[in-house]
Amino acid sequence: MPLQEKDTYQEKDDSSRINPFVRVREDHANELSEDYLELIEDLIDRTGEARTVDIAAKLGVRQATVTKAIARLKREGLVTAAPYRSIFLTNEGKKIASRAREHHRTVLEFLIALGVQQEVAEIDAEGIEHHLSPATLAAMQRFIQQQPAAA
Amino acid sequence: MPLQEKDTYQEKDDSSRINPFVRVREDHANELSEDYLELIEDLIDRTGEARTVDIAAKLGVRQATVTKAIARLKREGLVTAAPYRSIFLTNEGKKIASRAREHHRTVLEFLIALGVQQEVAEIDAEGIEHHLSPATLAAMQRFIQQQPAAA
DNA sequence: CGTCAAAGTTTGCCTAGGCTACAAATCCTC
DNA sequence: GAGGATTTGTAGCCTAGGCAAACTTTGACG
Repeated sequence: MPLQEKDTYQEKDDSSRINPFVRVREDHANELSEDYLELIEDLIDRTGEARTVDIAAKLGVRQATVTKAIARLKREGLVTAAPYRSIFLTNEGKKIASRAREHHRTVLEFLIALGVQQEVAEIDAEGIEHHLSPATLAAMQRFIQQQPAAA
Repeated sequence: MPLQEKDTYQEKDDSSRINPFVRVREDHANELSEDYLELIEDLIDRTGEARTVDIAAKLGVRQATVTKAIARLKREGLVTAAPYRSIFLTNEGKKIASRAREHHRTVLEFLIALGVQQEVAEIDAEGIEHHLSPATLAAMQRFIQQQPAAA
């Protein structure tokens, strides 16, 4: 299978569809954005607004880092924010945030159904939620459904 | 202890307990190393040696990128390599590689047992294998065991 | 041997995402 | 409404991990 044909045995063009490592790198590019958007939505829902200071505390980074990230999200059209004011999601941003949140919830419920402790599940869910194909998420949902409400 | 009574650093439960986002960032730092080591071990097992060109093809990056990464792994004491020669794992490197490989196998088997198609499972496994706590891996193994070993 | 393609390395550039230090704006409280 | 604390933003630095281009080494083979 591998390493028989000399040269590149993985084609460059569509390797993004085929090569798992390339896929992981692509996922990483979106991961941070999704985390920010999900968190912003969450803060707005729970406290009425999303502020730099709270985002920084939740993510465990400095405020300067958040400011920079928000600038990028603005550039990408995912949030709006006026200087010294709080942050809002655009429609596009809301779409991504909601999807991310749903994935997060699915993964968390799944891990708990699997028998993982709540605290651990929270942590692991954060790590893996950005790396799951629709097929795997569907399988997780099937599993949750089958489970008889905890035990 | 550079981070202390600085500004609002963390909110509720942690002081030193793990923030999921911080944890994910830490995982990312090791992720690449683990991928390299696992792959190097695999190449040695299957072809007798690990060469830059093959690593690059597998990872979907340029050889220059691999050379740079190998330099880092050398610095960290995880591989040995002489210029223009192939790459070997140190004992420390072997330990990490084997662990990574085992995690990979567990995740892959688990996803397949869950009902995810082989091809998709391969891709997703690569994405999530670096983000799983021992507890979750154990839960996955339990699940695999319980399965009627299909076929 | 000599040559030359393949493999490996070096160099220099780019972007992302951290950080600190400092400056500026906001807002609270009196 | 002024002053000081808090919050936000700016500037500059750092590291990692990509890339392309140019150079060097290796080794296959006529």
